[in-house]
Amino acid sequence: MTVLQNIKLAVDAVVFGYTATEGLSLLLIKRDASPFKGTWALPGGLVKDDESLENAVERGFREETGVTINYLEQLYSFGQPERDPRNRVVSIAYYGLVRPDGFNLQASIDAAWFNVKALPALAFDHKDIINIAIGRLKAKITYEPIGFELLDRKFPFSALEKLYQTVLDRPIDRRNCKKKIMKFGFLEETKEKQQLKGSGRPGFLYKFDEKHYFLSKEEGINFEI
Amino acid sequence: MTVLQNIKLAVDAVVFGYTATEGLSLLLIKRDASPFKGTWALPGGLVKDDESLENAVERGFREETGVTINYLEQLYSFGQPERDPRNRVVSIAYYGLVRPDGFNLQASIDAAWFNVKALPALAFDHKDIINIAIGRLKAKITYEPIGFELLDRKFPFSALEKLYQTVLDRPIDRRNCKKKIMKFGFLEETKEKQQLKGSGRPGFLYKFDEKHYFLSKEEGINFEI
DNA sequence: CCAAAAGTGTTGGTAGTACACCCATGA
DNA sequence: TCATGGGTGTACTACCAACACTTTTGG
Repeated sequence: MTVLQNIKLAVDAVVFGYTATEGLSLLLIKRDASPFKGTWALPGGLVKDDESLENAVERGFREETGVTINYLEQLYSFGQPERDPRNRVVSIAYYGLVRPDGFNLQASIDAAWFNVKALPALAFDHKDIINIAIGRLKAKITYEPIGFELLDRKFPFSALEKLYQTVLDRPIDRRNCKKKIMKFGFLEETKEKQQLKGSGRPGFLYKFDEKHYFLSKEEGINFEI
Repeated sequence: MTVLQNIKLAVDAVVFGYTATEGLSLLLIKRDASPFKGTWALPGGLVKDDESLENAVERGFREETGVTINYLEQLYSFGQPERDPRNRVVSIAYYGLVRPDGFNLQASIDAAWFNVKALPALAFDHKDIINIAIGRLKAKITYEPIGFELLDRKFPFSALEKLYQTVLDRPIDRRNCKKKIMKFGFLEETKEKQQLKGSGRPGFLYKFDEKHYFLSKEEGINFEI
């Protein structure tokens, strides 16, 4: 029962970054080949015969952008027959998070960060993929502490608040937010204070205590904001 | 930039059924070819060049089991290079639900329903796929009313209670459950009464009002039990 | 001393949970 | 009349949402 099959398998990476000044952003590349030559697109590429899907995503992303992904998770697979105008290409999309230091791009690479509210025209069905990724990020950040993967290892509490407000796109009460998050116990206050940039009282820096988190995770936490 | 790629693309279907007597069950087929000849496995098959992924699942499932799927949703994609001992096969897994009438199988087909708590040995990584599917079903049934897709179109309320208890694997308070579900308003009480099978007071039959549901869905419902 | 951001507690409302008795039917 | 399953209301609790003033720093 040999079946002839002529389908190519690709991966795409929807990678989010966040800084207080830039907001929630996506890293895109400019296509240098047709179709959609010159159009912005998600980084990715074909899967090699002997590499895992995760490896394919990480490799493709690194090759095309020079940036290393910090958190990676499978998003969804896209397989409509017409999604690539030339061949049948099924793409397994992943979404990833990088810390703010990933925002510095090598000048030689044709990649750029775009705020999620100001995305350019996109190749293929990449706009759909991105919309699904944004929805997933919004949903996931409310029940698992993945937000920390978008911040520096140490951060003032206000950065976390702003991140949540940006991702969820609504205001959040500062006091309730802190109460709720501190109750889980996996956020540790360091003795260091924030470096001032402008006026205002400097806050303490916090860090995410991964070990503590994995312990409390077993019992199933409710992280809703 | 022609890249030689030798990866086959398959789909697998984790299809759940439920009856009060059989409990939550999965439809499996017995493999008639090597590898794993004679072992139970998930229905599925290779994707054809010009069909969508969903079509491939539905077609493969129908061919192998004779049963029509009632609700279908993509689950996850499995791509470890060693998951098939012969070739590289990436499989996009779906999970589906069928109503109780799907439990009647044609005698000529080598398929059978197995209670999820008493599964046989399985081919490939299908056990992993099933575990993920069960987790997804448990999670999803608490925030979207997919449970109705596992029951007859009209059912006594107790059937819904029992379904939730079976899927979630814990006892549920009858009164609170009814209060909560009725509050959403998309469950309609018919004037008919349950046909008795044994003693006890017969209950009214209910049906799921899809239109009403899609209206209330917009505002985002919380369906937690 | 003024502007900017950080830190912190209390109260009221609501939604969820726990809980037990009566009713309709078949045998 | 007994056994089986169906139907229903109340009271308590715990969590969430709303809300404002004081403190620290830089200019």
